[in-house]
Amino acid sequence: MHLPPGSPSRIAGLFERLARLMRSCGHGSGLNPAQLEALRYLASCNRFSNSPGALAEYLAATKGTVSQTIQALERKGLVTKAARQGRGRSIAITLTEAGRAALAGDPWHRMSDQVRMLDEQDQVALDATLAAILGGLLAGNGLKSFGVCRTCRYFERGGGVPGHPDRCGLLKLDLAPGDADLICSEHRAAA
Amino acid sequence: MHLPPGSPSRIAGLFERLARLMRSCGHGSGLNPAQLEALRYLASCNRFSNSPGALAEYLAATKGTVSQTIQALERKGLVTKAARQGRGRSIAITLTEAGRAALAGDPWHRMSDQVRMLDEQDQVALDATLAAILGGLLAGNGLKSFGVCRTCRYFERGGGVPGHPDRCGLLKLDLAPGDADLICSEHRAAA
DNA sequence: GATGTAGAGTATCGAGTCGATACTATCCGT
DNA sequence: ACGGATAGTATCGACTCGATACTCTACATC
Repeated sequence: MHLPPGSPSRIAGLFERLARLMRSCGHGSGLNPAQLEALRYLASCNRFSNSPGALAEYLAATKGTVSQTIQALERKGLVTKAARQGRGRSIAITLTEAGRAALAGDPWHRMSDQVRMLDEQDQVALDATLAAILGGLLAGNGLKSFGVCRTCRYFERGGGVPGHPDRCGLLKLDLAPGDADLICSEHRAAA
Repeated sequence: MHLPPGSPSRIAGLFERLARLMRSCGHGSGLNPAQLEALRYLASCNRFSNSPGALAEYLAATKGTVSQTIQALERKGLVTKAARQGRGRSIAITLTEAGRAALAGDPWHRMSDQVRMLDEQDQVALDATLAAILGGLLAGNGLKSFGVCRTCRYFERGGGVPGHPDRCGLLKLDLAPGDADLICSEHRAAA
């Protein structure tokens, strides 16, 4: 098994090792990787996407699995559930203060720190390359992109002044300031 | 939570999603991600590194966890264990034919395929960048590098002809052809 | 030779993941 | 009002995973 530098299988190997390492960091602090991943998503998604179903799709897991993970987080007092009135059985999950505090000690910060030590142009290149790979895999598996509103084909830019807010053309709803940079489960990449 | 392109936290997010996706691919085919990871390691490590202890270090897991994973693989007939004579309780784990066959359908091939679709220079850049990040994380956590023999400080290049094989300066042992491109648990990056 | 003692591996336990399946509740179109 | 689609839950079994306590071997020191 030869692995010359730059070969796809060598890169996949690096990737695997990195993923394994980050995953093993996830243990400790009372939380496990799956719970941290759920917490991270909930901290960065918009108010239309904080449902068990959306989380299940994001994590590429089943609804049942996610349901249990949420129950574990609820037991620990890190999230709360509330009915989303007028939307069937839909539920909105929100982080508690304790939940946000738990994310402050997120081991993924160490990953960000490593990225920060790269050259600026390497960071941009890495971003583009990872996005391309992820996009290809998502498309190949028929999964949603889960990008931020601002990059969505339904995003309608307002004037940024009161009376002309940004707007979601799919849900026909005005967006609050900051919403445009949150993850949305209905995201479709702009054409 | 703003995530401008190229920002470290955005890149960490991409990374997380990619890792999660590959992990969820791991299910199916009767094997789960942990078992696949063990199988991959065993397929690409040298004959001094196929022990439960080395695997535990590679996976950044405990010996107990790895012991169970190996038992599961043994039950499925994908690996066999054999005592390593003269080495205490040390054990050598080897893949069976069925084990190698199981790796043929490895979902990580889809990852390699995506990498293969990138520009050649992007592949080389990605390799270097990931290696830098991984190296930083490993060093920061006091973990071993698990590189291939050829890049080790103890590697002594032979003439490539019979009578002058490559050699490991740490174990004081001659290397068989091909050994130099296998992962070694004693690897130390060349200075 | 006896006696640590360090290293390698295993047994067992409890919390939790995870997919699969079957179930309930709510809405929407006809 | 009925049927279907959608959203979430309950339960089960296989497995991961860390923690802890244990066994077995080798090796150094007395």
